[in-house]
Amino acid sequence: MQHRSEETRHRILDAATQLFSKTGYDATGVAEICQSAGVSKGAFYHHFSTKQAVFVELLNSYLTSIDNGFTDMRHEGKEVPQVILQMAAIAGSLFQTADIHLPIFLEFWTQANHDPQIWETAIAPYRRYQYYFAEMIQEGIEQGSLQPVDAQLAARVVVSLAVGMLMQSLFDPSITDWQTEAKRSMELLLNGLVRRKG
Amino acid sequence: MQHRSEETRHRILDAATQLFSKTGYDATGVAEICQSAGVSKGAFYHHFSTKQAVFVELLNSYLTSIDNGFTDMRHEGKEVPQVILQMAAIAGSLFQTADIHLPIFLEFWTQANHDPQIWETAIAPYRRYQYYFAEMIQEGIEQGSLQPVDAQLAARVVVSLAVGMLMQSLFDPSITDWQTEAKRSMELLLNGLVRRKG
DNA sequence: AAAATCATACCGACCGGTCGGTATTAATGA
DNA sequence: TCATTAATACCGACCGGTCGGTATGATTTT
Repeated sequence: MQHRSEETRHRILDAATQLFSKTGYDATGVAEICQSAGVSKGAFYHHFSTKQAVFVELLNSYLTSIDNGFTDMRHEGKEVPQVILQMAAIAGSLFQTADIHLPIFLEFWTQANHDPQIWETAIAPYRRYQYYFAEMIQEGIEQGSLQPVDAQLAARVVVSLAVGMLMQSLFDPSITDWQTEAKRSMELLLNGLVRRKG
Repeated sequence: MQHRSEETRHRILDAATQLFSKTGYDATGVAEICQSAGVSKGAFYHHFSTKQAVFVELLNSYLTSIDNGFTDMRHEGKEVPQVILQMAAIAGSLFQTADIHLPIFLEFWTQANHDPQIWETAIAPYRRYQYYFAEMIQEGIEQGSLQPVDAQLAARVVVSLAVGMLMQSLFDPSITDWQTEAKRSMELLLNGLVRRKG
């Protein structure tokens, strides 16, 4: 039956997520994954050709879930700063979505730095977002809602802030409401720190 | 002779830096390090008790080199925004310092997520910097050079931006002048993106 | 010579992946 | 409807090879 097969797949994927996040990709053995999933090694290699295949599948599923979060957003007729704020809130809410475990992103990036195939997969969406933000910021500049800054630079700053906050969420678990945190942080970036005269 | 011994140590440390950065900590074998360093395994284990000991020593040396970069800075009598800008420039210049290879920071953080001992070592300075920035920002607020924002939040944003830029330097090797990039990015954060009325 | 430094051979544990075989489910046909 | 066949899903012992670390002896320095 298909159901048993699919459940086995899920069990493997779930167990791999947990273990990769906690122990790391390299340090996690296939046998470990199988034991944690309550599945035999044969079943594992029936569903996945290699350990890396599991990793790549996890990576892709996370990336599409992020993409879905953004594409669901409606931003027609809004001012650019509002859109950016809303995107920050969405990104923040993605952080705390239960089925997303942040540490695994660290694994993704680390592995991307070692394996060219994973690099392409992991870095492509990052470029997309940066390009997307640059266009949006340029639009905001032309519409007069943003200062006439270097749009590329500003886009890099926005993405850097997002990535940095993701890392922060690993280092500092005390913050739990990431939706608010992301929004407030982005407000800070939009409004600036320096006090204006007058 | 001391000289031979010290040089062996250095060779091991250097080789380990290269390999950890390129191949990753787990994937790099001790034999590989020895071969790359032109040193035998016996020499390796004469100088270091374990592979992790090499890693920890590298981590500490990088952390102290960063600390030295900041403590060399003079900031008496300067306005807070200027100090922050200068610190950004210093951090940026650290990025491009030849003997610092960024990918190894990814290894540091990844390993920190797996090993409690490394976690303490790697995360402690991060807390220090955040605390330091919060104090500085609070001072700027009281002096009137900064807006009356949440100092803790602003400190997290500053650190997030720094960490995010470090990640960025891995993803996007096209930017080479990180000193300028860091300074311009921080200026953006200080001045804000939104256009002021009037 | 004594001590520090380095080289080589080696060990046991472990790991990713394979393989022959078994159980379970789906398809077929009368 | 129900046996029979085919296909899929699964099991777990096993293998070649690698890895971190050790034991022991040689060489160099003081």
